[in-house]
Amino acid sequence: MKSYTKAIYEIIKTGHWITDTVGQVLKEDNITEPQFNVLRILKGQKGNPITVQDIQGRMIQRSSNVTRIVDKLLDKGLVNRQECPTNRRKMDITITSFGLDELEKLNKKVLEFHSPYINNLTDDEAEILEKLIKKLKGE
Amino acid sequence: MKSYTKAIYEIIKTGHWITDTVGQVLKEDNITEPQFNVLRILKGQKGNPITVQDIQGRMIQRSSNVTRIVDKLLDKGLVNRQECPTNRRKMDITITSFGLDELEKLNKKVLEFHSPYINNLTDDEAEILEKLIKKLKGE
DNA sequence: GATCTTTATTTGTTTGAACAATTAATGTAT
DNA sequence: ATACATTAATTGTTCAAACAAATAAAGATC
Repeated sequence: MKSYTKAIYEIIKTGHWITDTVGQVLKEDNITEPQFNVLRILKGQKGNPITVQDIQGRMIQRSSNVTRIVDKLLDKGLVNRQECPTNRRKMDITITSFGLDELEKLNKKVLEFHSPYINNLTDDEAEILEKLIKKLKGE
Repeated sequence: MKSYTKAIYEIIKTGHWITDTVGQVLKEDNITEPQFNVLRILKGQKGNPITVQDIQGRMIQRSSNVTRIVDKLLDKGLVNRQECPTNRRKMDITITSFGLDELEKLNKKVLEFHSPYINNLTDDEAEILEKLIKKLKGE
């Protein structure tokens, strides 16, 4: 029970620390963490459009304002938004080539942040870590 | 590298999930997560007053607005705030007995949230988990 | 002891998050 | 086909977070 609490605390604290720090890095380029995540989701689509709803479902943080996040990305020319041809309620979002370039740059910076830590754990240890967290959640 | 990324992702996602869910539970009693954490810090003082600055230092999330959080807790009668006798710049914050009662209730609710998960890991596993995260951070 | 710096907290302001309500298109049932 | 319900996205509003600036006390220096 005590060890459970300590583990939980460590997870929360570390999670916050990573997102906060990465957030700082991204802010230098005037990008928020949610915006960054949307860009990554869009890149993962490999050109296929994705709706606002589906973006929502894939976000780590269940931030409800995907529309406004996309608004911001549109302002910066990082994404396109157009009506879905088969269902006029939906919006098809895609990343622009400029968006891909920017994401590339951002990814490099984020990777730089991670680089001092990447080898702190062996692959085996990292896998055990992942599995233990999943087990904790009952997955 | 791939396993590192997966581990990191799991940490972030799980951390968010816990704080979000606990946040929901607390909201039923009109308490935010930062307010709850301040209450816990105050309880941990066992009656000794603590300054705004020291509260700040012990918070998981480095929310800068401790003053305003304490304002809210004051409104609810959960804490006291008075000038530090030895240094008039500082403010001594203490938890009221009503605050302790409320915290007790909240802790029970939070514990209820955790109870399904507490035994998913053995003590040994939880300790390994904690150690691996610390090792990941280079601690 | 007057001035300058540092420390501790508070306050102002801007931005994002949360939640509810709205709009508009689609699906369904009679 | 019309009426009603559901789905998808947007918009409005409120509240908290972030950051900077301000206030005010204490400490340091000369």
